[in-house]
This record gives sequence, C-alpha cells and structure tokens, in this order.
Amino acid sequence: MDVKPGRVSDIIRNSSEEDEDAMMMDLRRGPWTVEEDVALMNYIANHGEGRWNSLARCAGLKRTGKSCRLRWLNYLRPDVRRGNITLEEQLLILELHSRWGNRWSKIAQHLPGRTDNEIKNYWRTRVQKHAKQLKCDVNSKQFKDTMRYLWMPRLVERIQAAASAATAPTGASSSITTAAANTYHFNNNNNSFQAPAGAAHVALQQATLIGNNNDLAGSYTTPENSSTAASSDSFGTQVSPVSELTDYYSNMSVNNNKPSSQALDYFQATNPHHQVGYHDSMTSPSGYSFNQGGLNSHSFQAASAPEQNNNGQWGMDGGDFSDNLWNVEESDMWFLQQQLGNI
DNA sequence: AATCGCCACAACCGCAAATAG
DNA sequence: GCTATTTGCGGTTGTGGCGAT
Repeated sequence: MDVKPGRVSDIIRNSSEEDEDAMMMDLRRGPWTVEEDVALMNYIANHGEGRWNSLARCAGLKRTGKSCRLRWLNYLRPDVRRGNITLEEQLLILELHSRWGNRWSKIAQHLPGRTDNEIKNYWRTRVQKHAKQLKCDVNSKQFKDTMRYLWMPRLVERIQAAASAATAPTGASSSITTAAANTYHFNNNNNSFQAPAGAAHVALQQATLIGNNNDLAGSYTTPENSSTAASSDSFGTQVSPVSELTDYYSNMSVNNNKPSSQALDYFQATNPHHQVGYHDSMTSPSGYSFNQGGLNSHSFQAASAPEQNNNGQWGMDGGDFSDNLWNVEESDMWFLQQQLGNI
C-alpha cells in the first residue's frame, strides 16, 4: 500500500489519555513520511532501540513512542521480510494457528522476518476469506478439518511442485534491479541512512534496507524475489521439530521430487508409527472423509479447474513463477469447494 | 472517464504484563 | 510493596489501489 506524506488532518485530536498528551505536544499520526523514517532509522542506528517515548523525543519525531516502536518493528527493521507469504510460510501459519490460535506474536517467532501484524493480516484477509467462501466459520470444526485434510496437503503438493520447477530457469532476476533502485543505504562513515534520491514515498513501500553496521547488517530479500526464494530461505532452523502434522505428512512419497525447503522437511519428518500418508483416503476426527482422488495430482490436473492451462499445468503459462504460486490460491478455493461438495 | 465496491495492509487503540523508580 | 511508565499483544479501523461496471 502506498503511503502519502502526512496531512494536517493527521494531527491528533481525540480523547484517549495518550491522545490528549499527543495533542498537547502537537504529535502527528497516520502514515509516516520518508523524513520521519530516516530520522527514526538514523537515531536507532546510532543509539539503539528501546525506551521508545524518550527515543521519539530525542530523535525529534512528533510521534508517540508507541508509534515509533510499531513503525520500527513492523516496517523499518532491516530484517523484516516483505512480499508475498510463501507456500511454506502459509503452511506454517496454518499449522501453528491450529496449535496456538490467535497468538500472532508467538506464530511470528517461527517465521523469521515476518511480523505478527503481517501474519494477522494474512489470516484475516486470506484464511478468513476462504472460510467465508466455504460458508463456514473460521473457527468451526469443519473449516479446521478442511484446512488440515485438504488445504495443507494441497500446499505440500504445491511446495513439492515448486521445488521441482525451481530447478528450471526463471525470469525473476529483473526484479533485483527494481529493488535496488528503491533501496535505503546505510552510510558507515556517518552512521546514517540515506533515502534514495528523489524517493517518492511509494518507493519506500518496496524498499529493502541494506546496512553494514553491527545492528543493521545484511541485505534482504525483495518483495519480488521473496516468493521464489522460498525453497531455500531461512526457514526451519527456528522451527520446533515437533509437529502434529508429521502424523499426516509422514511417509509421503518424495522420490520424484526433491524439495530443498527446510520447511517442507519439517512436515515430512519420518514417523515410524504411522504408515498412512496424505495420499491415502482420510477420515477426519469429525467424520468428514476425503478421498484420495482429490488429493492426487494426476486426477487434480485432469479436472477442468478455472486456472488450468492447455498443458494441464497450474498457472505455468509463461509468467513469473512466484506470481503463479501466489495466484494459484484461487485454484485452491475451487479445489476445496469441489471436495466439500463431495462430502 | 467516472464511480463504486472490495481488498490488502499500515497504523491505531485499548488493555494487560513487565519494568523502573 | 506501591505507583508510574513502558512495552507487548490482539483487535480494529482508515485509506489507497485496483478491478468491475
């Protein structure tokens, strides 16, 4: 979403305690400007984060400490990962939410670089939308079973397919150029961030941060390449090895595909106690049964779903592969609706 | 070309827990 | 131990973008 510079109307004027303080001090709220972002980044680069109220004052920002903290954590922090939620991340979110419910910050701890806000937004916009389209409550047993027995196995399939396809050349490299043009640079000489020359605020929305001091080190994935990087990025190492999903995804046949994703490995851990993989017919605890035909990639491809191309492939019509991974979510909806129709 | 409605996401709000003084 | 302040979290809202009409 593009963010326009603040307006006069953004000056606070209502009545909570913090707002009254804010009004007394003529504090701003609403979208952040490039100048504010740079001021905040520079201050944190030199003094570190914490003590947000005093930080806001000392940095010369007419913002509440709360607002500064949120801006930093959810947006400016160098390690914040932007761009589409990858398939692996979707899978993790579904799994972790089924375990912990709306504990967004806890879930976010297992998705490096993702913020609780981003995950919460994903859940509300995507997952709840699916529940709505399936005409069931997002917290209902039926929807949870649908996620567990249909959607998640389907995601695993797609991750595997993506891993195979990733070995083929893609045309994703051009995105790097775009990102580079919208990049904030950290100047090591004077410990300051510099906005790109003539930066419109819209550029900030897609900018990556490149820092090279102790606190702000490294370069970060771009919105465009974050999806294609899914199979080899920083998943897994912080993820608990214990998953209920392993019960369902154990012994999955991966002989023909060799996914490199650690996240997928996470869901494929061998469990000697269970011989039934997701390709087999399953009956959910609440009594819904899901036949293997719907979960079999061959029969699935043979069906006349809306986004199937002439080659019987999913979304691989010559466009950017990461886009297709994302857009294919609609075919998931079609697929889930077909399956539920058979129940 | 203009308008409308929906969607996604950044930012805000209120509350509770943690920490400082 | 008490109070004030700060931090963290989950829920909600406001707004720009974009497709449909």
